[in-house]
This record gives sequence, C-alpha cells and structure tokens, in this order.
Amino acid sequence: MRVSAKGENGVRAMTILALEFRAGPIPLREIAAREGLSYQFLEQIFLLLRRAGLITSVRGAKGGYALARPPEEIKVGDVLRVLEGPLAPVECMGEGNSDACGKIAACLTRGIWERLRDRMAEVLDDITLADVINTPADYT
Amino acid sequence: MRVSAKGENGVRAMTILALEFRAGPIPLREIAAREGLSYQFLEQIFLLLRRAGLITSVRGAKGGYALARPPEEIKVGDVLRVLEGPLAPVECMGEGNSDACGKIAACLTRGIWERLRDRMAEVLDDITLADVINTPADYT
DNA sequence: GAAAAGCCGAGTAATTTTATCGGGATTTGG
DNA sequence: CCAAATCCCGATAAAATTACTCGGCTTTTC
Repeated sequence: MRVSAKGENGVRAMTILALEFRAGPIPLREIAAREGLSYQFLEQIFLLLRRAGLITSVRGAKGGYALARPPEEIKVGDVLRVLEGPLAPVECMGEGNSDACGKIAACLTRGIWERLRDRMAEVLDDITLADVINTPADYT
Repeated sequence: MRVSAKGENGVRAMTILALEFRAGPIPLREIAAREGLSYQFLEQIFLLLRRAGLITSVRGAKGGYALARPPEEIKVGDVLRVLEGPLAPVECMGEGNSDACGKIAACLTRGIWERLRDRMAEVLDDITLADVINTPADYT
C-alpha cells in the first residue's frame, strides 16, 4: 500500500513548481538540487507529467518547466494517476471499472476494494497544489 | 498504490474461514483449491496470520486453520497490517508516526499522506469479516 | 557557435514480491 | 506401532517491478 518514489517525488516536484508559479520556467537541475534527487530520474517523471498535460516545458537556455495550469486547478490525484496508474487497490478494479474475477469469494471482497478506492480518490481529488503550498505549519 | 497478492489473497482466505467459522478447522489444501491458489504460497500467508494471533491452527490429521475470534471481531485492517505492514502510503510515515525527512517541500507534502493514511485506516478498520460475508449482492 | 536546457529510447541495477523446496513435527485412525 | 494427513518453517529461486543511468539528439539564448 505504498506510493512509489516516482509518485512521491513527482508530487514533491509539482509542489516546487506551484511555489514558483509565475517565476517563469524552472530548470530541472534546480529542482533536483533543491530536493536532493537524481536529475535523470526526475527527467523520467517530468516526461510523463508533460505528456499528460500537467506541465509545460520550454527548451533551450533559460528553459525549464512550469505548471500548465494554476495550482488551484491541479489535484494531487491528477499527478498520482499519471505516475502510478489508476487509483485502484487491486488489479481487477480500475477506477470506474468492476470486473468479476471468477473466484469464489470475489464478490464478497470486492466491496472492500471499491470502498477503499473511492475514499482514496476522494481524499486525493480534494487536495489541489494550492492547498499543499498553503498548508499551515500546525496542520498535523 | 496496490495491495499485494499476499494481502489480497490473505483477505480472501480469511473470508473463507469466516464463512466456515464453527465448522471446525479447515485444511489449507481445501482453501487453496477453492480459491485456485498455490498451497505453498498460502502457507506463507497463514504462518504470518497465525503468528499475529488472527488465526489458530490444529496440527495433524483432521487439522487445519480457524479464525482466532469471531468474524465480527476481526477487521480487514488487522489482516492487511499483518500482511502488508503498516498502513502508510510513504515510508517516512508509519501509522501514528510522523518523522520529518529533511527535504525542502517535506512539510508541505506531509499533510497529503497523513490524510490519505488516516482515511485508508478509517475504511479498513470499519469493515469486519462479518461485514464482508454479509455483503449484499447489489452492494456496488 | 558554444552553452544551457529539454527530449527520449534503450538498457541496467536494485529491490520487492511471489512462489517453491525440502525436510521436520504432530495428530488421527487403523 | 504405522501410515496418512496436516501444520511448521528456514532457505532460496524465480519473476516482476521499480528505480535509475546512458548516450545522443534537438532547441534556444547570447
């Protein structure tokens, strides 16, 4: 039940882009340095995020990445779906989808995963990047 | 964000034990056959569940496994914690625990994982094995 | 035209998960 | 007592996934 490093670092990097929104494109090396991450690993992550339309890129010197939309309009769930695949706790259950799997107890356990999936989506789609950067220190 | 086969099959097997509660111990081979699972893989799972005190075993001929407590008293969350480790979406955040990880955006993203973790626990600790076996067919 | 940056397919390394093996220890029933 | 059924369990192999690297290309600025 863990989020992968890709997902975790992707959200982290998106948070930086949210903090720097309006500052013009931020080069990847800067983000990598700021978060102590491998430049090349982040590159893989950003490739996916760009192709999914969550960020835009500017090539060449003075280039870099920026959010494609303001932080208020990007949900954490959007980012995680791109990097982790659909928010489904078990394989036979993509979001929206509900295949039976032919096993005896299948129909019995399905309700568990459906409820879990829906709650997870609820939380993650309720938090935008704007919420993340406005988190008060005493949130805990 | 997936539950492992261990977790999924563990819950499935526990569901069978719940259905057969009061029928005396059920041999593992029967459960494996019923769910089309490898006997030896299930054995690993049951070892963990027994050590965690969720099931009891009877050795020898006519032996098998049974729930240690009635289905009403075993939560799906209990089973998953044994098989998947703590219900924590990211490493730096065991249940109850909240270590800082020293990265710049750390404190900002932490709230996401805390909320997610708490909601997941809420769902999984709210469903008992009794609920699972009483699931109406139109649950969806 | 050199330096700064992104683009990207392919490949390797590390880790985790899944599954198997082989032999033991207990219990039942004959 | 013996044979069959069944759990016990450490070790390890196989497979899958995840994390990360490489190398070379393209685009833009100065």
